[in-house]
Amino acid sequence: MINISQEDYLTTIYRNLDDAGEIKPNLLAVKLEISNAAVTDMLRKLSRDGFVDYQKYKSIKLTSEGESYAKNMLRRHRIWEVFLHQSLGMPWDKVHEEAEKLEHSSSDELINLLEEFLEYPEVDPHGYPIPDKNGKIKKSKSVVAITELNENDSAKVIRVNDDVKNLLSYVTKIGISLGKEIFIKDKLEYDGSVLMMIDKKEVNISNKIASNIFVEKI
Amino acid sequence: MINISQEDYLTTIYRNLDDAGEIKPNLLAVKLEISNAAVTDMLRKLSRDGFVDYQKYKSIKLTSEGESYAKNMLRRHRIWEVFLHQSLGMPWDKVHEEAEKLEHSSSDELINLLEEFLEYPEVDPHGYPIPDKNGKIKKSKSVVAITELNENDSAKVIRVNDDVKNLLSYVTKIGISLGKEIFIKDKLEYDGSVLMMIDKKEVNISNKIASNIFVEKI
DNA sequence: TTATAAGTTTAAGCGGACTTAAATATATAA
DNA sequence: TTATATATTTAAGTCCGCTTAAACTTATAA
Repeated sequence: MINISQEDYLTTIYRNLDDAGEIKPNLLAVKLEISNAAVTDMLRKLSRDGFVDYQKYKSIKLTSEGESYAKNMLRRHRIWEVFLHQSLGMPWDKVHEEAEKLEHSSSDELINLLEEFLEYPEVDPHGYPIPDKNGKIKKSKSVVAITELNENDSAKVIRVNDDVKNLLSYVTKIGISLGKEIFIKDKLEYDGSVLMMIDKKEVNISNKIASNIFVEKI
Repeated sequence: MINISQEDYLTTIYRNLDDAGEIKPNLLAVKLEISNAAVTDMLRKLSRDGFVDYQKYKSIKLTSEGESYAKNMLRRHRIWEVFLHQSLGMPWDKVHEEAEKLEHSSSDELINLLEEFLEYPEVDPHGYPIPDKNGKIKKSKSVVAITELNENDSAKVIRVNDDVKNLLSYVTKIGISLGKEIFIKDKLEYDGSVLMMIDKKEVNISNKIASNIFVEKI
């Protein structure tokens, strides 16, 4: 039987897979804020139990079982987030933390009832799609990070990464929320930062932040 | 900082205090389904941290800090139960188990929001009162166990112990739910069992079960 | 009152998830 | 290509909540 710690490993792996569907142990250790040695340890167990493909000194992949498990955790997480935000009125920059605890403490039956209660929401409060019971994730509109936009582009905010510490509260401060329209005034070559208009105000955001906000071109 | 295991000790202590407000280590071990040795171990830690009064070979008491903590856990537990039953339609004999996990995974802020969402319920789905933010428990009607009733008494079911394994599903099977009226036909001296009418059907329940169903005389 | 049963504590040990330090492998840059 | 930096693994050890077995204390019943 899998435990909370292992569930955290699986979701963290899934959330941070690269384009090839892999992740290096060191990145995992950084994200989980534990030592590399602890990661090595746990990877052996997760591998033994069939959740990850792991070979010494190689990048890690999830097995299909591992991927299903991770997607189900994501499902739990996002459904809780919708409930906390939509039903209880908890601000969108607080729900992630709370959902991270709840996701480990709820049966699939509970999550299914909750999903029904919420009338089958399609996205969480940060714009991320909610996997269905079978792990299927509805293909969403084609979104790009703000960093991909060009001067004079207009776009609508569709998604903001909720897995980066303090990003949401910062982003809220500068006036960004889901659905908001932005207009790119300038991209600064030397540091990749972006100058844009939000609500008729000029705002400059760093490349790092821009890369975590996803929009749909208008 | 207190952890899940310690929270379980505190709530289990609180739930099983005797009339003198005490509990013996052995009963704790039985309820938690662990060894007496483990209990001794943990009691030293809880005592060191100021949650229980503990002296070797003596019964245990909660300190006021321990009692507050336990009551807050009870509050969390019961509010979750109301949500699960009332909002999600989960049967009353399933909510306890689910709430036992959730109670460890929710901040006070979440619980307060949930309480507001549920419009300040006074009792959980089994009839137990919900402590308020300050740990205050509203004095409820004077209830007695069915074992206290006499022949020819009529009574209304107010509360059923949810902390006894399988009791609720059994009780449901024989037609008992909150608010239901019962009539005592006979009390059998030799085993303390009770013969009563529920919905015009005759039902005999053991003394053990009768002692866990609480009613208000009519 | 004393023998016996029941409850409690102590001691030794285990598995899990972590740590640091050292050894080893891989990646990167001169 | 080789030196060096970085990533990974191994080894040894810690802490926590548990276990069993044995020692000891308290309760109960003859």
